[in-house]
Amino acid sequence: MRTDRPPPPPRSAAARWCVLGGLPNGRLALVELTADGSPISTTQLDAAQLPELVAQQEGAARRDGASPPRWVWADAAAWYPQLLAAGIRVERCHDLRLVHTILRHSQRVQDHAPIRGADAWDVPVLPPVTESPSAGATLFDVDNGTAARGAVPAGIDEVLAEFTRQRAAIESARELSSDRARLRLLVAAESAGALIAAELQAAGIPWDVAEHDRILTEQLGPRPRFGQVPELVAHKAAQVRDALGDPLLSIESQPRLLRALHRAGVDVRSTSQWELMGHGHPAIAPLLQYKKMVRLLTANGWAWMDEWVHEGRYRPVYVPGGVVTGRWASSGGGALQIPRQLRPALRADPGWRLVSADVAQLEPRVLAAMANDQGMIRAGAGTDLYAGIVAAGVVATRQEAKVGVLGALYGGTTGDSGRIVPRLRRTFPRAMALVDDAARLGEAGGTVSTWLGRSSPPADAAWTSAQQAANLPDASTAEQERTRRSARDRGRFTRNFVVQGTAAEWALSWMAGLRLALSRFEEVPENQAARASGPAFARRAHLAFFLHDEVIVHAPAAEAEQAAHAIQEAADAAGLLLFPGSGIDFPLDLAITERSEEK
DNA sequence: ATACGACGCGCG
DNA sequence: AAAGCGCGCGTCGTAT
Repeated sequence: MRTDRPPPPPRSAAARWCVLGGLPNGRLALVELTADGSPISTTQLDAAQLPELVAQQEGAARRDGASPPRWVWADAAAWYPQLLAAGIRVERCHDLRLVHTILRHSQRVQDHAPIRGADAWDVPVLPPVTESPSAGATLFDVDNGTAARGAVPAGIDEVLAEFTRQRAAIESARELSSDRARLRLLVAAESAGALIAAELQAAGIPWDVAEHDRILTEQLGPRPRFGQVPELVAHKAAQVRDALGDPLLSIESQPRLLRALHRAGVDVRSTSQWELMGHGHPAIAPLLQYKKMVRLLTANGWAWMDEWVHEGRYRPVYVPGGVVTGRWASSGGGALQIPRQLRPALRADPGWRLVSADVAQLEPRVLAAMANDQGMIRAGAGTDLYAGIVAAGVVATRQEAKVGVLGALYGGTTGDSGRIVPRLRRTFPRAMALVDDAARLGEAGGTVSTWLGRSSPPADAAWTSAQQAANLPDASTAEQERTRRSARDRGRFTRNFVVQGTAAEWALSWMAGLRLALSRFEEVPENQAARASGPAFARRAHLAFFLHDEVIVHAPAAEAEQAAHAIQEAADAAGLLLFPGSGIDFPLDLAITERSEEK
């Protein structure tokens, strides 16, 4: 006979890992392990009992002043949303899917064979969560040991086996030069990111549809009936057609627009705005305005609002580890591409505030710390690293400093950037050597790694054989030129990989620390909660938005100052955690507002 | 009908 | 001014 009572509380307080997986009979298994991986106990439970069991484990540890266990599961994106929907948060986890991807390639791992052999865990792209978590839905549809998402194995035996492989792979990293400690940090940070991504989606971004509609109406005209073009857009299109003398022109079609421009005597190679900008023809100004309007309408217009904003929350799907460098991607709704002109639609709930923070020049600061380039670290001592470079006498203006640094990070060789980069190479030799070495390795087909040990994907077989073929005496000049260009492309990728990837690691560490700090904030009474329909954790200050080097915390007004303080403290802590003793600063631009500001 | 690459443009 | 890196998404045009 089945019972809905939860299983008895776990006996041992010594459990460090709580491994979750499915059983062939459709129930769930919880296996507790000690720190060294020895099993303590196995509990069988029904899916419906899981939230309470997790809550018990988290709560018991907290009452004892101990760290809660680390939950080990195949894929946080498959397990965690349902827990959040039931009002349960966990403090820490180990996400086998994300960690597998890291360990599979990491050059810090000495023996890759076991991990690479477990190719059922190779899931290149995360399928988006299709349904928002809702309490009524079936919690876990565990069938044949595979979770509903079906992406990675979720049966308890497979989960335990992969966890064992992963711990062995991490242990195989060299202890010297702190490879192992950094890899552990990366694994923890990546897993924390998986929790944060699920929480961000559950909490949503507080979104003011009235303000959004006001912006759209101001720019495009009032919302038209379905299938109609907004008034100001139609008017602008008419101006363009008029100026080009082509009353039936389909402006959306690039080939036709290009031909119309040529007929009107505008000599452009493409219809992109930077190329149009230089021309004085009377069609150009309205065309550029038209493009802006159509972009706003199609990307973030009323249809977007209807689809993505509900009950005052925009809930995008974040994809942790979605970019090879370790950056997050997003899927659906374009969370990482919200145009700045719509920023005022981000608005705190009544009595709450948005606490926004972005890091000033994150990537160059990360580079300075990685390379231990004292000159560059000194240039970053103030709040503006570019101003510091000007003060060091390298260049005359902030703009030149910025163009030069971006050229160094991206591999710019032409124009202003190509002119300035050599000067940076003289002034900041260690920083430049780090990115130049990464580029040289990549050009030669090699692999590079971030500070914590995420490695770039290896050159594929076709690339390598093309490079080799171009070195043979019978290779044509065209072929040699093509492969040289391809080698330089790869060099620019690996050059940027080490910096972009390490910046992503810093940002994950920042958010992970901030998340823990915020979880200790006071809860407000339910009647002052941000949203009755929101998750329970949204009753206190919580993360609401993340964009590479920027976070927004949604906080009760009385706690906003404290939240701002926590954000800066977490940034300082992340700097010390990744780069102890380097002296690098990570200053933030902080603002407490009711409404996010257009910049 | 559907798939896919190119293009253009939004974000860092 | 863009360039030089990493993305997602809407549209068009062509291939299937």
